[in-house]
Formats: sequence, structure tokens, C-alpha cells
Amino acid sequence: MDNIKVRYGPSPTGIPHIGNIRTALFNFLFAKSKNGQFFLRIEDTDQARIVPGAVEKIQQSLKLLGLLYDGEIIYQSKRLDIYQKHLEILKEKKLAYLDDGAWRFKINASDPKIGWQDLVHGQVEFPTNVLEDFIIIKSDGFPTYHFASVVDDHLMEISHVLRGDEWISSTPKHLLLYDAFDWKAPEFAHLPPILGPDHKKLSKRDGAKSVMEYINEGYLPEALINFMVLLGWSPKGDQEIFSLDQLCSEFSLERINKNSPVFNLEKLDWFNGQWIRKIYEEDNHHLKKLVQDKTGFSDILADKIIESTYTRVKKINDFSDYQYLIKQPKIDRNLLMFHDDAIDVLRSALRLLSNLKVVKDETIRSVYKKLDEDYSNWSMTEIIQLIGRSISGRKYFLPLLDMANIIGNKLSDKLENAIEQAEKQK
RNA sequence: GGCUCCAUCGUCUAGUGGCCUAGGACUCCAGAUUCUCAAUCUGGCAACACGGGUUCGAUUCCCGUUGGAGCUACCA
Repeated sequence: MDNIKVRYGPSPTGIPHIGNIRTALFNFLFAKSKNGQFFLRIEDTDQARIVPGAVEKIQQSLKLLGLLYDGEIIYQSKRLDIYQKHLEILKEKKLAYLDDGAWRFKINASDPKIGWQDLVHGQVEFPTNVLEDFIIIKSDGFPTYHFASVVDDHLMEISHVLRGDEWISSTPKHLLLYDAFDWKAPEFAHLPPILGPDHKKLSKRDGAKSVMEYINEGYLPEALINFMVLLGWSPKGDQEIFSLDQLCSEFSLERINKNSPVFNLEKLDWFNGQWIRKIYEEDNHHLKKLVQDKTGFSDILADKIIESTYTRVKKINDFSDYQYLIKQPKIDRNLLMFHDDAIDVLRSALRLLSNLKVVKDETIRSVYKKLDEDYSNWSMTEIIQLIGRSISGRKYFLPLLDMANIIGNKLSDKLENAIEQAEKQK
């Protein structure tokens, strides 16, 4: 199969969300895996629903992920004359008629069934008697999706149509249109949609956000791609981490799943963590730049923070949570309050730890001694350094609350054991 | 309602009649490691929706039931 051509055909009715973009991804990967071409076609035939700026957002989303399209972007709204010309052909064949200002296509199926070999679903068939004459040119002169996409796909020599599952029941209409023109229909692959945790259509709350939003939140394009592609597609082996390049050679339509996957943010977070570590190891200048762009850290600060915290971070933005560890700011009132709270927690924790003999007495005594001093003049760093060294010893410390949590967890375990044993003795 | 699609651990999935006491990943739990956490490694919990067939043998094939999703617009 040569001369593979596919297209991504969003309608500019808003900013495309991740489910939408996954369709673009699959199209892109399929084209690249077959050495084919990937086109962008804006399906702006519904004048009422057009959102200004949406096209730019679509382009931006694709660009951020590295999904470069071939050739020029095509606008259906600029091809009205072409659709008109094709309407004439149907009129001549008596396959179109005027109805209340709009043109309808006359269903003229000879067989009781119409079907096709779908590349992900296999054979799909519809009884033709459920089909009704449908509108191809609206009364405002613009074509409907059905008409415009069939005409354009043919003229653009699209070989494979990869689109959402919701189109599956309109495909018979499209097939009839191809027949009417005596055109060869392209191959179809209908992709199952991503669902929310409630198994309903993915909502904004559940993760139907744009690529830009995800990147703003600190997700990496690499992680987004990796996550999206594994939602509905699986590789041959057990490998989980894939770069776009690897996917371009690995991808295949046969391994697309028939059922609808559920969006799972925890796994996205995991992918993002994996990619942060991968980039740190392979190209830490790149990571540093990303962190600096996001946080405005100085060179030295960025180096220190990244080095000490890159294993615990899930999103790029998380790095900024650790800046106070190293920045040595003068203490403001808020930080001071935080001090008091944290130090109270630590103080009582230490008391209990010493009772339970979890930590060396010596350590506790030295921390106590420090804590009894007037700590309000200390910098945050000094406090954390002290506690970090005494209890944990790690040079680049933990946030106080983390520390309190650790101690708290250890305590509750110990206490639970103690209670259990006490009860056993009874 | 009609038509269509779909159905393996909580989630993403492998599996195309015997390699399956169903494999991997996320999450969770435990252990190892690290003077803490994280990361890493090891181990653990956890699934073939149900009922009929077909077959020597079904997660895998067929039918039905149930459940979920989509379409049923002068929206895409």
C-alpha cells in the first residue's frame, strides 16, 4: 500500500481537547509509519459555531506536540464553488433535490444492506432502509460535513480516514455519496472515544483539557503523547515508554483497540515523572531550560533544585515548590507561622519518638537543644538543614511538612503496634 | 423506541481454541536499599459480565441476556 494520505479535520468550534488531539496523533502516526502524508483540514462549514482564534489553537496544539502537517492548511469555507460544482453533478444524475432551500441527497441504495471493512472494527453493516435522504448543501449555501468531507477526501486523494467512532453510523451515507460520484471510497478506521471515570463522555473536569492547559500545568509533550497513544493502542511487547520517533515506526492500525478507554490522570502523572527523569538523564540542559521557563529560576538555583528533587517531582511546576529550600529568603510573617506549626509538630513528634526509642537519644537531645533556642531569627534553610541533618541527614532536605508526615506515619505505625500488643497481652 | 458499536484486574492493556493455576503497566500494600522521603529493585492484592451452545477442550468461535457508548439535526 503506497501513497498513504490522511487528514485531521477539526471544526474550529473551540480549543481541541486531548481526546480530539489523540485523533490527530493517530492520523499522524499512521501516516509516518507508512511514509505517508498528514494534512490539516479545517471543517468550518457551520458558520454559527465558528469560534474566532480556534484555528490558531488547533495549530498551536499540534505544534507543541510535534505533529507537523504536510502542505497547506485547507479551509472548507473557501471551497464553496467546488461543492457547488459537485452538487451540479448530482443534480444532473437526479440524485439531489431541493427541499425548503436546502439540497438533499436522494438515497438510491440497490442492496438491502450497506457495509464496509472497517480497519479497527472489521465488517460493519447497516440496513439501507433506515437511511433517509439527507442534506448535503444547507440553505445558507454551505455544505454539510457529509458532503464536504466526501468531496474533499476524494479531491485530496485521502487514502485512509481515521476519525472518531461517532461517525460510524454516518459512514453508509458517505459510501452512497462515493457511489453516486463513481469514486472509490477510502479505507475507514473508526477510533473509540476516550471516556471519563464515570464512563461518560470525557468532561473538562475529568481531563478534557487542551494541550496548552496540560503544558501550563507542567506536563511534558512527550508524556502527553506517550499517555494518549497507549489509550486505545498497544505495542507488541511490554515496553511502556515511547518517544514520538519510536512511535512513528512502531505504530500500526491493527493494534488499535475496539473498546473505549477511560482517562486516568494517575497514569499521566506517572508518565510525566518518567519523562522528567528520562530527560534529566539524557539532556539535563533541556530540562533546566523547561524549569527555568516555568519558574524563572537562576542558573545556580535551577541546578541545585533540579539535582536534589528531580526524582520526587511529577510535573515541571512542582520544582517551584522546592525553591524555598535553597533560596534562603528572609522570613516573612507567613513563613513564620509555618515555622511555628511545623516546629510544634516536630517537637511533639520528637517527644514521642524518644519515648518509643525510634531515634537515637543523642540526636533528639541535639535537636531539642536547637529548638529551644530562639528560632524565629533563623532562615527557613537553617531550620530545615538542622532538622534534615539531625533526623534524615540528607543534604538537600525535605520540606517541613513532608518531614512531619514521615514522622507522623512512623509514629502511627509504632503506636498501632503498641496498641495491638497491649491488647494481645490482655 | 429504531439502527450501530463495545464488553479481561479499580484503570490502561496482552491474549486470536490447549502455551492461561490469564501476562505486563498505573494505583494500593509489604520487603530490600538509602542515616528520612523520593527514585530504584523484589514480592503481594486484584479480572475473563451472565446464560446457552459448537468442540476432546473455550477468555478466545456462534446465539441470547444484561450492561455501557454512539447515531437517529439545514452540528460536526
